[in-house]
Amino acid sequence: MLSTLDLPPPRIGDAYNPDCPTRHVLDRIGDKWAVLVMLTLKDGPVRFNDLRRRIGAISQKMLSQTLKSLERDGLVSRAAFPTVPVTVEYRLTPLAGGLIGILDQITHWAESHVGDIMAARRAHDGTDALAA
Amino acid sequence: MLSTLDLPPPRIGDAYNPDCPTRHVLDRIGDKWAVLVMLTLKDGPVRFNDLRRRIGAISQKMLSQTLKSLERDGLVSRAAFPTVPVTVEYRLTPLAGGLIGILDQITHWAESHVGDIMAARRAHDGTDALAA
DNA sequence: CCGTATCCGCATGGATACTG
DNA sequence: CAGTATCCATGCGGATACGG
Repeated sequence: MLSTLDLPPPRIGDAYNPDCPTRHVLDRIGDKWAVLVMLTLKDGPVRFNDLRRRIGAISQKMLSQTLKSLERDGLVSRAAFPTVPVTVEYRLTPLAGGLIGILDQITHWAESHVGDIMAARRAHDGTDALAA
Repeated sequence: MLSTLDLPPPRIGDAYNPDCPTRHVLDRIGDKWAVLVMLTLKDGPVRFNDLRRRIGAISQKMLSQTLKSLERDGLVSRAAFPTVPVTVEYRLTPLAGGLIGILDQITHWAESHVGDIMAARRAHDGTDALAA
């Protein structure tokens, strides 16, 4: 069965393959909260509830979850101080530096080209409106 | 209500804000299928069903949907030829070039640092195992 | 203050069937 | 060949409540 398309694995260098190195990084960058958290930590360590307030629209659950996965990937480190009540600081690891660099480039590209995208969108939607 | 945290909009420069230019670009890059489609179109125009076969794991629905949104954003262009049956070619626009550049950088960074991430992950999981 | 556990609505996306 | 339309499972993520 499927004789016409038994291509072994996907073809292109980066085609869908859960094990592709790029996939993992792409998934991190694609993670809305992970990006926001990393950008918020960019200028230094921040405590849990500060993080929450600064990001604003994030739920406790998502923040906790995001921090744990970032910590697991060695992108964020956690430091707890036995004050009372307990104080916990999160900060970026050196490894995260490269990601921040990429995020900065995305931001830069976005700021200079989002106008084009919006224009294309308006043009497209306008065409649609006429067609309809 | 919510008197303690009626911060107007989110604070930090890039905190969650659906209108932030970077947000749109990040969402595109975060879109698994959009990335795969763009990478598959990187070397030249490809027809609908070829695209489907090359990517392999994508459904018709997702491919169609992804192509439409990429077209809307001016990142992909569509050309139909009145052959019978009809032939349709998709190709990247010049605007997409910048995104491809960024994707290449992500790939490059990923290939040189994913080892670190995986190591951190193993270390972390190992620690967990001991703790458990 | 710093989380974890639970419930649950809702959007994402696959499978399938049908049209030009 | 190139799509569109429909149905439906599942998983993401918010709200809430509770524990360390």
